Amino acid sequence: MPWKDGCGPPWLQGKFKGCGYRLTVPRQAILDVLNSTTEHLCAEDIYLDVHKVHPAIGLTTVYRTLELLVQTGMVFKFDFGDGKARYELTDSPKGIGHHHHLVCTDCGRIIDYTDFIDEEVELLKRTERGLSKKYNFKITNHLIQFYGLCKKCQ
Amino acid sequence: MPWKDGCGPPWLQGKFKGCGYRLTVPRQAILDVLNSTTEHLCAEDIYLDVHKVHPAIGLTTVYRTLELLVQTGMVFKFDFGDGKARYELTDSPKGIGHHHHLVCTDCGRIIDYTDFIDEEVELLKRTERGLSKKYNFKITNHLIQFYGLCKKCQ
DNA sequence: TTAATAATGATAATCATTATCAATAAGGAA
DNA sequence: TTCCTTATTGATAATGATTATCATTATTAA
Repeated sequence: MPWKDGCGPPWLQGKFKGCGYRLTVPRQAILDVLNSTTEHLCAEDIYLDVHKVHPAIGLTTVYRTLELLVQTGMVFKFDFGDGKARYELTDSPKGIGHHHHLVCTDCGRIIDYTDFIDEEVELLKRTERGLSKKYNFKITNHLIQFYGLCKKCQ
Repeated sequence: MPWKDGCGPPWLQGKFKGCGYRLTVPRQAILDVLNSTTEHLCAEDIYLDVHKVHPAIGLTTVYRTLELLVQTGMVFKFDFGDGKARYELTDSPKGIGHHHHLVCTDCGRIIDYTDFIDEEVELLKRTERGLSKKYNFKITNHLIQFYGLCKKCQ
């Protein structure tokens, strides 16, 4: 884990404070949950996890915090088509945890993959540069997802 | 438009019938709406459009038909983060209408772009081939989306 | 025509997410 | 510290997109 449980990463204090936000216990707890899993958790999953340690923290706060984390770019919100959003810590495209998803359109299984990241980064660099210029659009993030049938569902 | 209004494309009859489905008036009407716009319509948008010509067609049928079209691969369901799904006719990766989206995380504006499709197709081909083999996953579709700030929101 | 099945539409139900609002906690200034 | 301002929180209710139900209608094949 890149930082100690319950503390958050060193840059976090700064990131929060720099924006006028406070790094509170609920927010730390939620970040800890996100940081200690490789699953694709929805808001309620996170709420339940947090609830084990901090029963006083409510679902509303989880939603609010997740929105904040998404806004500040610390968390990415995914839609896998099952009606509930999933949240994961953001990793920069060359970061160690950067990955994409294979989504089975039959059973909904999600497979993470980290292959082809280099080639992808190449394309993205070129694409982002071009699109930024052409459409005057400042790109901060991207989503790549493949859909199909997993082993079991073929 | 690739086919006459109210008729559907030639392959459609076959596609529907081959699966045991019927190409009914409501389904034709919904396909016509999707085929005659470049906007990113949600279910209710489509319902309202269809309703102008066929007031008897209900919202339920629109949802049901869209789900069917998504299942058969004729339509792609997008999530732009505003809480409602958007639907577009599918185009093959080299098809004339194939495009991706720039999503403004501030105002929600969507910009379609068709640039870099060739390079993208290259990467996708390689990626799909590799992933299919490695994870035994049969890829049928993909999603690429860029997030950032549009001209106005920067 | 008839029997079997697919499709439809009105309605009600579901369920993830948001809005409200009063209560609490945290930070800065004096 | 103590006061003041502002941010944060949690319970509750509200929202709103999507789905389930179910009786009715349309379509197909024999």
